[in-house]
Amino acid sequence: MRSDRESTTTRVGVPEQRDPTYHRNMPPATSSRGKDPASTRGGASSKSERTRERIVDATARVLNSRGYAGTRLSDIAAIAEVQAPAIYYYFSSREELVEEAVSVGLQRTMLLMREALDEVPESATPLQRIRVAVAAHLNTLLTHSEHSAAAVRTVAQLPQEMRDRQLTAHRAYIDVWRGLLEDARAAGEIDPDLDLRAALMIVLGALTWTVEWWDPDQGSLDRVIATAQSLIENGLSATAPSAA
Amino acid sequence: MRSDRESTTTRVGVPEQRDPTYHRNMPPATSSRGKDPASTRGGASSKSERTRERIVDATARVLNSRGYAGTRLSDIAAIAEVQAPAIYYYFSSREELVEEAVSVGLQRTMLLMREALDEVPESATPLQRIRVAVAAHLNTLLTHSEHSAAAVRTVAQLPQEMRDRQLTAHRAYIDVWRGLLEDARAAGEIDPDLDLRAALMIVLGALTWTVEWWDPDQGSLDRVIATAQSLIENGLSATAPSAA
DNA sequence: TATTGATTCGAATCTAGATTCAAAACAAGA
DNA sequence: TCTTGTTTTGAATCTAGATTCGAATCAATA
Repeated sequence: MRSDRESTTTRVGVPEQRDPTYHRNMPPATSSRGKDPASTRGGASSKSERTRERIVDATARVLNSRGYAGTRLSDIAAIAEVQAPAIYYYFSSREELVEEAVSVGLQRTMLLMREALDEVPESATPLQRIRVAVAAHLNTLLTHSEHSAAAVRTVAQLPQEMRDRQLTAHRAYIDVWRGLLEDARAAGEIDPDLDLRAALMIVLGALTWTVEWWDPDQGSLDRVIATAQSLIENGLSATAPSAA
Repeated sequence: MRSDRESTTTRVGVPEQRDPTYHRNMPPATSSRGKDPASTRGGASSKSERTRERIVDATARVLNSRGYAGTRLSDIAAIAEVQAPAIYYYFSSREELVEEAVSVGLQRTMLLMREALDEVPESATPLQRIRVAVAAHLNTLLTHSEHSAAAVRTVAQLPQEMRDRQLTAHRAYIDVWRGLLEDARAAGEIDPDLDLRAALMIVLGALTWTVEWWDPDQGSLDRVIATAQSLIENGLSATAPSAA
C-alpha cells in the first residue's frame, strides 16, 4: 500500500520567457548546498524542503475547498503553519505557488495512473484495464493526492495563461483514457455506436465529481470504486439493444 | 421548443431573522406601483425588472466561469451593461445577489425536471423515466439555464451559512433522483447489488460535469444526451455478470 | 412644463489580502 | 563563541474590488 502520501517536489514549468529577476532568493531544492541534485521526485529531506512541501500541500487543500480565486495566502499559511510572508521565500507570487500545486497535481495523477496500468498483466482485456484505470483515478483523487483533485477540478478556473500552460498536461491525461477506450472499442468490447469523446468525458466527469460528494464516513472508498467500475463497465459494454 | 430562456424573478429565501434595515431601497417587483402583484414567476415586464434580470443572469454567467470567490461585481456589471453601483439598487450586497442567482438556479433545475417528468406517460418504465431525467438535466444545465449550472457547480464553494440555506433545495433535487433509482430498483430494472447512493452521485456527477467540457461546436447536445442515456441505462441495468 | 419617485452613475471611502522590507532567529562550520 | 548563510517573521505598503454617497437622468403624471 505504498508510503503514506507522495511528496511535492516537481517544479512548475517555469514561464520560459519572463524577466530574469524571477527568483529574488534561492528556493532550496534548486541549488543551495550541493546536496543530492538528483532530487527531482520523491520525499523531501531537508527541513526547508519539507516546509516548501507543506506549503504546496496546503495550497492544494485550499484550492480544493475554495476554488482558484478563493485561495488566500493567509489560509495556506495557516494550514502550513507558517506566517504568510514565509511563502515568498519559496515562491515569488501567489500565482506561481498555485500553478505549482496544480502542476504537481496533474503530474501525479498521470504518474499514479501509469503505475497502475503498468501493473496490469499483458493478458488483461481492454475493459479490464479500464476497470483498473477507474480504480486508479478514484484512489488518486480521493486518498492519494489532494493535489490531483485540486488540479483536475480547478484547471477551468485558472487565469488564461496559466491554464493554457497546464492544459497540455491535462490533455495528455485525457489521451491516456482515450487510448483505453479506443482499444476497448477496437477489441469490440465497447458499444460501437457510442460517441467516444462524449463517453470519455462523461466517464471522467463521473469519476472526478466524486471529490464533491464522497465522504469517508458515508461509505468506504472500495465500495465507491466497485460501484463506479460496475456502472462504467456495463455502461460502455456492447449490448443487444433489444431487451424490454 | 419553449420560449427562449426562462426569466429570473423568484426571490431568494430571505434570511428570516436578519436586521430590518435589510433593503435600503425598494427593489421593484416587490412593491412599488401596484402593477401585477401576482408576478412570482415568469418573464419580466417593466424595464426595471428586466434590468434586475440581466444582473442575475450575468451573475450566473460569471459564477460559472470564475467560481464563487472569483465573481466580481465589476464583471457582472459589465455583462449586464450597467455600472457596478447600479447593482446595489436591486441587491443589498454581493452575497445577496450571488445567493439569488444560485437559488434561482436550483429552483429552475428542479422545475424543469418536474415538468419533464410530468410529461412522461404513466405507462413508462422507471428506466425510461430515468432516460427522460437525464435529458432534462443536461438540457437544463447546458442550454436552458446558466443559473442551474452555476448553482449545481457552485454550492460547494459557497460560504457556510449560504450553503446551508441552499442545501435544502439541493437535497430536494437529489431526492427526486433517488426516487427514480429506487423505483427502478423496485421494478427489478436495476442491478440490485449496486450501492444506490454511490450510483446516484456518480450518475449525477457525470451529468453535471458536462458543463465543464461540452462545447456546442464540438458536437450536438442531442448526441451528448443520447450518449449519456445509453451509458447510464446500460450502466444501471441488471446484468448477467457472465459474458467474456 | 413642474413635480415626484424610480434608476443610474461618477467619485470618494473602506477593507481584505498580496507583497515588500528590514530585522530577528536559527543552524552549521571556523 | 563568532561568523555567515538560511529561514522566518512583524510591521508597513499597495491595490483591487466592494460599498456608500450625493448628484444626475428619466418617466409618468398632475
